[in-house]
Amino acid sequence: MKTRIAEIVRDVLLEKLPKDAFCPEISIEIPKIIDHGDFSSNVAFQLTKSLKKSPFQIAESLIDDLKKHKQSKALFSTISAARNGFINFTLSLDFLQKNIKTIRKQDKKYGMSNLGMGKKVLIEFVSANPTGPLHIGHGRWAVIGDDIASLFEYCGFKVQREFYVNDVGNQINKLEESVKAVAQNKAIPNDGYGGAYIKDIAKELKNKISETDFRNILLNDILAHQKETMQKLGVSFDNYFSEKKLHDEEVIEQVISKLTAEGHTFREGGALWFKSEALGDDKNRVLVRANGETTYFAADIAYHLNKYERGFDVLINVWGADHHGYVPRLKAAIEALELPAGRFEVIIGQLVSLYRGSEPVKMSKRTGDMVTLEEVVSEIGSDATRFFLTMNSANNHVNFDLELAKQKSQDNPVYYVQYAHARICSILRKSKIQISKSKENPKSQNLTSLNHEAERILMRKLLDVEDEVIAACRKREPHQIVNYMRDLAQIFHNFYHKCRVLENPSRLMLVDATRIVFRNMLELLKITAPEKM
RNA sequence: GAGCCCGUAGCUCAGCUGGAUAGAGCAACAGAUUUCUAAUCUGUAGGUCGGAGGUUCAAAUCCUCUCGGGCUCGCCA
Repeated sequence: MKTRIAEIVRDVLLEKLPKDAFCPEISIEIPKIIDHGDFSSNVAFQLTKSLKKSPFQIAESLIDDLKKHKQSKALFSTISAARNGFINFTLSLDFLQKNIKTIRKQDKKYGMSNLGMGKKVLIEFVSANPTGPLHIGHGRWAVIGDDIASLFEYCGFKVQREFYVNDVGNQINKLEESVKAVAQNKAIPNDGYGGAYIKDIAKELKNKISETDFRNILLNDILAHQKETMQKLGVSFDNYFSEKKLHDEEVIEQVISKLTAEGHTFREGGALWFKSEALGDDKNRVLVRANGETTYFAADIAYHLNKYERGFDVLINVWGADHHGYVPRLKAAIEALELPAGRFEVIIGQLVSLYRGSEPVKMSKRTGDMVTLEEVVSEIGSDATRFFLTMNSANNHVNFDLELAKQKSQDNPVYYVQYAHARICSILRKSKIQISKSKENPKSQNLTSLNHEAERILMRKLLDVEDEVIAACRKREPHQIVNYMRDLAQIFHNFYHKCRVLENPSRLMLVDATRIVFRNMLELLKITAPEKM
């Protein structure tokens, strides 16, 4: 909707402005105050300098042409210039009423757009080490990554969800040694893994430790548990990418020789270094250790080269804040390989602290004293976990209160939204009037009676979905969808108290449209939309 | 010491690419149901947007400095 209005404004400006004048980027906003209309534009401010007139004069001079624009009649009841220079647009009731029909006609597709035009997006997230169970932090990356992927899908992109499996390296050696030691009742080696889960695994795989491919059996077992946990959260991946494969296929060596050939490496202390400092990193980084082994970083360069080679238009990584220092070196590598750096971005998610009420829950993998993601999901359920892990900006450190998430009370925001949906379903069940499905001729639906203030506010909010999804996708911020639903729920509940729905066909259709929007957005976030509560 | 993130109501947090009078939930207080789910709604109270400068028509938002908190700084992954 915003882009549609922006286009109208731009059409008028292009016609009206002198040819040599600079046409500013047009932004359409939603005014905070209801008297200022449904949308507003600040173009008049942006033009004061080039036109040498006051914002109000400019705004006024544009009004008539805006009103005359082809599309204006269908959309707006009024367009006016505020005294300070804002141009305010008010949607016509007729347009909002027609949109109810559109919602019901588009049904599951309402809220989707074709912003991406089929461009390919790869989003890599979680990528936990296969050395133990997932924790709540992984849960956050899983949910955020999955939601961002869904946002892209809603906006018309082709999306692949990928999980990178770090199935080689010291940690894996230590893991194997630790499990074997426990299974044979020996002491765990220094720096080994001593968590309670190691015992469980040792018990489970005890009679397989002598097999030659025990390491694979072990890794597959742990990965299977991780997958199972994510499955419970509704998260699944299109692809699990093995680090080991990069080693086996010698792609790492190839990347290293490529970097060396371009003069991006040097030798020192027996190791081969990458000149990342020259490309924005604060240090140079080792690619091949003195003992001849390649580093994790070297493999990661090969992995990202591989991502580019698979032809994606957008490459997104979701990482925990504890890895943020790693970003510059990877960007340096991408630049050194002369890959289009603009396609690559990293979303850093701040960490999660678990609480029970006001008591912090300790999380230490090494001592085994930790609450796993598995435990959290089975304790409070997938819906609450997803909702709580989605509802905050990824930039914010999150305190996750297990007690609150578990409560079936009004303190718990999950129920507020789900309840609105259930309430609508209840009304529709109870209604004796069968409202038509989309098959019926939409012209026969007369919605002109929807003119109550509460009805208008609700219709207006329903119109915003597409803009909200686009904005959330552009900013990679799924929590905006949660905010939208909380607002919508509030608006709906308010409407419900003011307007009786049963026996009123127009309102039944409005409520049905509201149901569709709730369901679509809950579905986007993979939270269930209950019909009864 | 350096880098990244955060600091907004008593608590948890929103605040869109700078925009009009600073927003919600919870907690507190006062109310609402003979009618569609009270897991709901309405109202009241609560703020020097950590602090100080600067940029401009306009700053919670951008820049500099500063204070406080989290994370990171390996030839680990």
